[in-house]
Amino acid sequence: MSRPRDAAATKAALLDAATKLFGERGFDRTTVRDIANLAGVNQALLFRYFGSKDTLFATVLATQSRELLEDSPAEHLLRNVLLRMLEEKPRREDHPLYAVLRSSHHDSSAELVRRQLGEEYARALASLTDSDDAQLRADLVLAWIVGIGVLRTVFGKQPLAGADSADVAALVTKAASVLLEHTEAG
Amino acid sequence: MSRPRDAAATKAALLDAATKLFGERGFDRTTVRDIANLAGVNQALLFRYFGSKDTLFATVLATQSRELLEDSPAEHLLRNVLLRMLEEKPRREDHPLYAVLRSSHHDSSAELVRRQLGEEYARALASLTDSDDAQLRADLVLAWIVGIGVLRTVFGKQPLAGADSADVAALVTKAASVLLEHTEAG
DNA sequence: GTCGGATGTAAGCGACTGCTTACATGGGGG
DNA sequence: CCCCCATGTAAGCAGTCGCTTACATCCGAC
Repeated sequence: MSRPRDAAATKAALLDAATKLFGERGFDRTTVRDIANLAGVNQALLFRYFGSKDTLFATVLATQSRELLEDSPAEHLLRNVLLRMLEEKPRREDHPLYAVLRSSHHDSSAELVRRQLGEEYARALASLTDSDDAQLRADLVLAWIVGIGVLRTVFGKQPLAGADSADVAALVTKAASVLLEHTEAG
Repeated sequence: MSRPRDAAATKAALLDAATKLFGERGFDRTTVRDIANLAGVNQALLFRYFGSKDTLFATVLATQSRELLEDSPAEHLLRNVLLRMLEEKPRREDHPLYAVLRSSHHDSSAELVRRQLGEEYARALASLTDSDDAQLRADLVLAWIVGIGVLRTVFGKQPLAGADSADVAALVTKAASVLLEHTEAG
């Protein structure tokens, strides 16, 4: 009755379950038993295939950030990231920032992955302006995106959490354009 | 040799220690034994004076948010909050948002305190504009402040984390003024 | 002085955590 | 066919968690 033995499928099921739970609850409040139960496998397999909970978390972040960044050219990144943050029913497990935001996870390689993610976002955003403090301006825009995600999901702050995506995107892009505009008119 | 018995002082020492550790590590990664050790008292006293770790956390948040808001009139709130976020050596324990950001703490009364804190910030910010979507605009400004705090402390994102306070404040207030300006010129 | 409640302490309980180990089982290659 | 290793499972270990309990000790009221 049970599905045939398939290591790759089991590993994928564990990764999917971990992605969902880390995004919803953060690292600390997600247990390896929860992940294994959601994946429908024995929790010992988690350690066979990923080695440790830390490694699994790092793998989740790496996988998500790769998926998000691989098809977002710089000029569309702000829009893409913002829109995904603003989806009506935000699927928390789909956005790597959610797992990061819910996990104050200092040690282990997760810290490196987390920073790298921020670096990639910011580098892409910085290319949108030619100001000499482009990096700082990009960081501020990134900070805004992150903050909006926090208020919408962690805080559930109204009216922002329930606001229309287009309205929010319009306000943000309008204000952010002050930071990202080119210093000399084209 | 030990200080005289003083329940009020003991309680205050526990609250101070909890404020510091919750702000640095978040709720989950702070243990009651850590708090008691830092306060220099037996950990059983934490439960005598605060009942539970949850209650202590809620008390920390309530105390901090009261202190922050009580002497910040609306027109100075953005500046005050932003400047405190941008202090050179950010004393994480001093800003209630740090404890909140590091604690994905869903249940218990902490959720209520967290929302109330957001409500107070946003209400004050909303009074700065007369636009009909003032609340939404205020939420976006609040989101920005939160996001800057996250990038500076949780991520440690450079160059934002090491940027000059005045530079950051100038950029943010300039861009935020687009959102908070009055709809008809004075 | 002494008595009693307020204050502080040591020890441990039961639950849960990440992780390991010893063992069952199934399916493809000889 | 059968054997063997990849795959899956059950049980449990050692440590930590929040919290409780039983017991010392101090100090002010009388």
